[in-house]
Amino acid sequence: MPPDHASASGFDLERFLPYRLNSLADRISQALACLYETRHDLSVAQWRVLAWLHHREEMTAKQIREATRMDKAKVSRAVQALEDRGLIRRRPSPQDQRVQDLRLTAAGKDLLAELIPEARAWEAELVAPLSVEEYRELLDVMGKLERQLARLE
Amino acid sequence: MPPDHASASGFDLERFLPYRLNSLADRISQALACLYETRHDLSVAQWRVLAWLHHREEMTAKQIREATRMDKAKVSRAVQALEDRGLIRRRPSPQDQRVQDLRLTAAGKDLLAELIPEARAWEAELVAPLSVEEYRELLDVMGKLERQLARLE
DNA sequence: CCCTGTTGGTTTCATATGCAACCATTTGTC
DNA sequence: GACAAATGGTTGCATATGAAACCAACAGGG
Repeated sequence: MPPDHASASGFDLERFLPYRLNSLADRISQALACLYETRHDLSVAQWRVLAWLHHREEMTAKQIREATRMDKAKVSRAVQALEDRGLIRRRPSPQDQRVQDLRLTAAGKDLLAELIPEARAWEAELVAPLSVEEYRELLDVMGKLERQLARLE
Repeated sequence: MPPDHASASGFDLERFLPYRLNSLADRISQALACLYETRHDLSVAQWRVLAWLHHREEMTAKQIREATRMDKAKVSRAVQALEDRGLIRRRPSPQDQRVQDLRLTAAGKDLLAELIPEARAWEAELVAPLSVEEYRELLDVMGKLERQLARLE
């Protein structure tokens, strides 16, 4: 009897891609969170905002929301916290009084100058067992899944 | 000037594996959650418990916790909810009055008989753009990352 | 047997989360 | 221009979460 994909028999979560991928991503994310949570008191959301501002120099909350696919409120709260700590500066855009332009402060840049090399080093350790070829392939396949996901939505 | 992995220059979240992987897994997980959340009113945690019980027939809460790496409390609450809905049955183990043996009820089996083919079909659509080779490779690489993660912890 | 330490599971509590209502501003339309 | 619809961002609220406190039940010396 050939394997029957339409039946419920012999279903194994461990071989179910969504589950495997989610478990793995959760574990990685959580392990990495130690870097910025315990050592620099940053939430994941805050780290993402900082990293994007590092990359793009000046962004609005909306752009960050789109880039990270995080909830509106989550971004808002992360931004608030970062401003309170003096890591970013926000100022109403001259063109549109609703939007706020966000930028790193000097303190924010300093923090990232510490954080980014740490993050990179950690990633390097994580992917150490992969060959360059495998690593490239992984990113490639992930891209395909992302595109397919967009089509399914 | 060669790329400098120890510096903070030119850091791009989009190329940072932990972030990419987490984004992707979140999106997949959330999309899939529609299947069992909106259509069958099951949380992700509940679905995982059911799926494991389908696979292993009889398990204790602790075994589920180990298998899924979910929080103690989360498992406890999922089990409670599933029992309330009559999808699983729990009964104190004869050997040890502390542990409870969990099993699917007939209703639980029926639900899975619906749910699993749906989940499989959805996964199949998701991975449709991947070749068999790529799919195998992906699982393989994920396994390597999991093992490396275990070493780093 | 106690008495201590462990272990499986539940509950409590403080926090994080997402949705929806909201406010202020801008845009479009007549 | 004025009024309706839309848009960026914040806040309130109800729920989900994880850590730690907790409660039985077991284990194992003495």
